Amino acid sequence: MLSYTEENYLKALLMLSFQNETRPEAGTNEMAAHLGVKPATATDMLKKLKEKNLVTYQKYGKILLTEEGKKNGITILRKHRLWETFLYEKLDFSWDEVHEVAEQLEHIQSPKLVNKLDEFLGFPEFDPHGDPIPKANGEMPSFEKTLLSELTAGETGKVTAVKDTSTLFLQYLEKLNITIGTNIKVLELIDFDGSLNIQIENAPNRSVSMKFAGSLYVKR
Amino acid sequence: MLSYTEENYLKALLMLSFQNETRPEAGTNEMAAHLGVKPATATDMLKKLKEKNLVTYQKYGKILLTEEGKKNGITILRKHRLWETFLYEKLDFSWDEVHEVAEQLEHIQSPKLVNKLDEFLGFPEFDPHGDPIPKANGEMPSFEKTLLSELTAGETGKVTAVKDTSTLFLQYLEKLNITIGTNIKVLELIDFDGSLNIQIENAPNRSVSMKFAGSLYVKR
DNA sequence: TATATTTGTTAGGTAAGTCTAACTTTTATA
DNA sequence: TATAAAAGTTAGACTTACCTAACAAATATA
Repeated sequence: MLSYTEENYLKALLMLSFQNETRPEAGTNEMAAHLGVKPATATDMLKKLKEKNLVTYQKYGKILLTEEGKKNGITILRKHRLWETFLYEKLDFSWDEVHEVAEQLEHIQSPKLVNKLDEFLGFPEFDPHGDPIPKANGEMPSFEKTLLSELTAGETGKVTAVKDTSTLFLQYLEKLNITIGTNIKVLELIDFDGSLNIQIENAPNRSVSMKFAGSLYVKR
Repeated sequence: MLSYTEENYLKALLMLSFQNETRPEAGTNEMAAHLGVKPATATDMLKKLKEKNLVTYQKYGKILLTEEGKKNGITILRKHRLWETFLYEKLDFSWDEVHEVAEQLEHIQSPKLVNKLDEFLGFPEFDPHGDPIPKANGEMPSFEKTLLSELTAGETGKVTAVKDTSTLFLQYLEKLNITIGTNIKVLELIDFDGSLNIQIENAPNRSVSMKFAGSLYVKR
């Protein structure tokens, strides 16, 4: 049985491994920052997780989840994303409100609850941010990871997910009426600053920054 | 902000105050037993709760919730019973499975969640065991507290709630096809051992014990 | 490559919530 | 009412998860 805190460390490690596509290892400081604790605290926990065979690492080395650790991390991520979907779809929470509450709900222990919730929601494949929800067997639905910024002038993309899930970005998206499924046409690329002129569905044209375009995933 | 543990103590005290209708005070041992901790632990926590003005008590004296403590306890009870209702009604949990999971869910911090959940469930007044769900303002829906054992021969009662929520009893009720709303007619009272012959809806007559009849609330 | 910077570890400490064992107060009963 | 039993408290210890400060190793850079 894992403690609340241990679960959080495993999830953090899993998330970091997704972020660094090529090298799935994480560092102590990186991990501590992600969890909002001091590096010394992370070192302590790492020893504990190693003891329990959930991570492999040695002093001053990189941290890697074991199969067991990864399995546990995925279970927590599954719960997190299912709860986010529940809050968004059934209880009318907004895009930027779901995360905080799901952070708590993901720790509820009841395999039956998770699977019943999954069923109740109709076995969704993606959460409200477009992130894939791990299935009961641990598989992750895959999706095209094209960024809006990778499109060329004239191309149209349908929003599939957000890369940045910060409140500021999510609220900005809501203001622009962009949600999962929205079609965006790239009209012009501005070489000077990397910004681009786009058309969101049938709304008037507007310009968005390079940072913005690098935070949205689309499907061509 | 209350800790997970503090919340549990407040809820326990509230429950004990309901049990002892006439004298709402509780004792240290009683409270410890209810929470599954040793009396020494309860004493420690009591000091802390007193410090926070959530209970009034003095050494070797009886424990009483303050208004503030009661308010907090009711909030937790409200969450507990709403979640039980959710699990039972929406996720097909059985009568005896809801409690354990609701014990965890009741600690999720999000006023918005509670109220949205309440709305989603259609503002239910009673939980799956027939216990009243405190409203957002703290009010408790009231109901007739007649026990099946108080009926006389010939009278019929409609089940409104269970007094005993043990797994054994709940599973027995399920076996007998008794649920909230079921009509039970008392056919005969056996003075010898307090047992009674009853008819459950249209099922064949059967005999139940005094203990059984003292664990079911009905409405005449 | 020597040194400065970054990254990670160790040692020692704190707070919450739990325990056991010994003690004190209150209550029940002979 | 004296005493035995029950109820409640205190002291000291443990575990988990966190911290700060000092130190050690690894990496980057002059």
